[in-house]
Amino acid sequence: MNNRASERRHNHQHCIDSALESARVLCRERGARLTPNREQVLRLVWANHQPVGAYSLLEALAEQGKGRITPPTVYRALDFLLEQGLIHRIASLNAFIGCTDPTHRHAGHFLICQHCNTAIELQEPPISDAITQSADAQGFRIHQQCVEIIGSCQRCQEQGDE
Amino acid sequence: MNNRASERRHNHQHCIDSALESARVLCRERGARLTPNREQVLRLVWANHQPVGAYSLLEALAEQGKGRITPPTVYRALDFLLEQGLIHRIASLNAFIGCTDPTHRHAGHFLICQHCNTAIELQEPPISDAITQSADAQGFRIHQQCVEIIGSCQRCQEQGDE
DNA sequence: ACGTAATTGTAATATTATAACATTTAAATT
DNA sequence: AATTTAAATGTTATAATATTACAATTACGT
Repeated sequence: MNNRASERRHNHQHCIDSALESARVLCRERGARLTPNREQVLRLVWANHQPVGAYSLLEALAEQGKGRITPPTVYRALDFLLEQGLIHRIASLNAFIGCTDPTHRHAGHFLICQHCNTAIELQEPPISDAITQSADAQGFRIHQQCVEIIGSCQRCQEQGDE
Repeated sequence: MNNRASERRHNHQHCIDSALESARVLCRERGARLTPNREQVLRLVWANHQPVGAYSLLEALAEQGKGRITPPTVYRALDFLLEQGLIHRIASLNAFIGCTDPTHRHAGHFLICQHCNTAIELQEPPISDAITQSADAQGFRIHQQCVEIIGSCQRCQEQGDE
């Protein structure tokens, strides 16, 4: 799936605008500084619904005439955004994606299509509950969760891309 | 938790022996070649119940007088073991761990203690079911799962290491 | 024994991420 | 407004993880 196909199904500019507005409000409330760099990285992460790697972001920043960008610039912005819960890290892809609901901290659970790379964030109580119960049974205290389900999304299956 | 502590709670040599025996049987049945290199890497992965990185394995191999080992040697063995379902990859740690039940293919679900690094493989139908249902609801076909729950194991909590 | 495919060796390099220290900018205080 | 302080950014180098490409060797089926 390319970006245009994605555009046909939803107004993605709305996703971007609303994510940025949310971020501004949350950071203001928290006294966290959403600097231009950080906001720009967040905007780029939200450029589509596919996880994006740090070095892709670096290239994108460089193309936008930000001069000579180096890895720490990107990683620091990503670290901030992760801390604020504005993005999630997809460990299995070494990539990052915007969080669809940053107002409350939560585990990131994702369905990731291996064909179009689209990642859908799940907010499914049954999954969380099953994990919590299983951890509780072992006396295990959860600090963080990484749930990444890789496969074929419906659209790619229908298109025979799977 | 160090290895000796681990030893006090179970006979780990048994874990190793039984994992290797399983692997030999499975590979024989499948016509897959568990070569000395591959078997040695599997043995090293099973050295303890903590995920181990490729470069740690590389060092361990080198120490065992295997001469000059290079990354592809290790990664190829790991690829083979992954393909055969004899190990799992822990994406969030860039590390690998022995599979406790390689006889049938299954998703690797783990509780990983961030203090002692011990990873416990879960085989919990409720987790799998919740994920499957959630994926089904979206028409998503699952090919692979990465479920890594990071936190504090009971033992580390009791010891105040948490 | 021969031909083929699988495995391993070898060198180089790609990709992802962090460390360490200098400089600049913004915020808080006076 | 000037001063102090903390936060953020710039800069250089390097660490850690993983792959590519091609050559040599080994094992397998005929």
